[in-house]
Amino acid sequence: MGRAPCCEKVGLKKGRWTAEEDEKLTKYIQANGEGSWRSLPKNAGLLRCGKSCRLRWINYLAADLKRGNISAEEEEIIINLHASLGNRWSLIASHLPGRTDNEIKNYWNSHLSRRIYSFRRPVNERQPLIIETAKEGMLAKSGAGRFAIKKKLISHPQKDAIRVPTKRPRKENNTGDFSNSNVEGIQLPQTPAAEKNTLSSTINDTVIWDPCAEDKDLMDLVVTTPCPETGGVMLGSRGEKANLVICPSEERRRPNSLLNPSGGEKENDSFGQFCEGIENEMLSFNEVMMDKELLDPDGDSSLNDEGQNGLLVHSGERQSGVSSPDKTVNVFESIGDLSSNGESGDWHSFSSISTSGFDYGGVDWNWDDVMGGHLEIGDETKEENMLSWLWESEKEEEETQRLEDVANCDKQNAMLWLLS
DNA sequence: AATTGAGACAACCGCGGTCAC
DNA sequence: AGTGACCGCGGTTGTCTCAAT
Repeated sequence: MGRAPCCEKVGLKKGRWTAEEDEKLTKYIQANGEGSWRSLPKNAGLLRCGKSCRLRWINYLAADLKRGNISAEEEEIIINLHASLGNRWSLIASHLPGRTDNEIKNYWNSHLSRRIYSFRRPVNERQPLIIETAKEGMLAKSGAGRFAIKKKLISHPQKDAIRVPTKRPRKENNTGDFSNSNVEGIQLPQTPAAEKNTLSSTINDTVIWDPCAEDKDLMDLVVTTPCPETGGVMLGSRGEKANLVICPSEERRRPNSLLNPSGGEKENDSFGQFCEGIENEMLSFNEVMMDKELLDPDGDSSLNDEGQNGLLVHSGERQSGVSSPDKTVNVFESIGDLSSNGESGDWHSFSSISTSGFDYGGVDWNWDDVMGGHLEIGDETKEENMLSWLWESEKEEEETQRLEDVANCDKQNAMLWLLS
């Protein structure tokens, strides 16, 4: 014979607690102390489950809870502890007096995870770059993410139901000042309209737009101009700057291709190929644009799709890389996070790829996302299969080894950055 | 003025270990 | 010793809010 159940579970109220319920619970606990959660609701005159009462008390009504926003110091503690402890919220909370595990968990999920997500997501969780890119673009596109002035309602009597503004910088003057941003080489659209256009093209161009298509109207979207500040690329006739990725024409024709994300077999993993290509075929934008093989003789921005092996990633500083004479210059935009606060990661932006040929610049990116999810480093058979369409030269093996070394190095860098 | 959609967070759900009966 | 509720925890969901459209 065990204990009696904590409550009857029928006819009990669920959902948000009212001020009256809070008062009843508080008064009861002040008079009788904590514990006896099973009998508490009945004795306190509450139509709540004992478990619910306990949660409400622990998380919101207990007297020793700290109020207000998480401070920078607390945030740093959370980040550091999470790096070593993982999602053990109660353990993390024990290092932050007055903070509850639930509060820290919520804060992590809503504030910190996105910022650090790019460094931490396990390899086997990644989605194709193309999908993630689209998602990131959508995130930046609308809703409160649009530089909203967030007002947090703290629904708690002891918090006096204060509204704490967590104001985000409004994008009034997007002149490319990234002094407080860890996103390098990405500039914000000048106007909301430009932003809309930029972000629309992020989705449309990245996911759907086939740069190899015959539709020359679409090509107009990729009027490129060097960015005076960074040497990067201004994308679009609207002057939006973004990162630019130029892919092999072969890529789009492949099932499950980067430019054809909906089809194909998983084994035919274009992302790994794509990443390999990045590593091996980096070009500066200028290199591409100045390459007459890549451009129409009249200087039109329309791009030649006749080549075979070209693959380019560019933004920000001029990248060192190997220039191949027979580059295909298919383009899709990988526009990064366009929010102005610099909080959100921009891992999919290759402006930040830290390889031997890239300037790291402290930008938020994820090597696992770039390399791990689809290119399982160390899986030589898979790598060979993936690389076969790109290169069948003897360079392949040593390049793979170099990639592996770089990946390991950058993972360490990422962890050091997190812990710093 | 109405709608949309995302951030923020309160609250619920379910699991596993512990402990009262 | 067995049973089953209690407790604590982490994951998930639902609701609210508000800027942008």
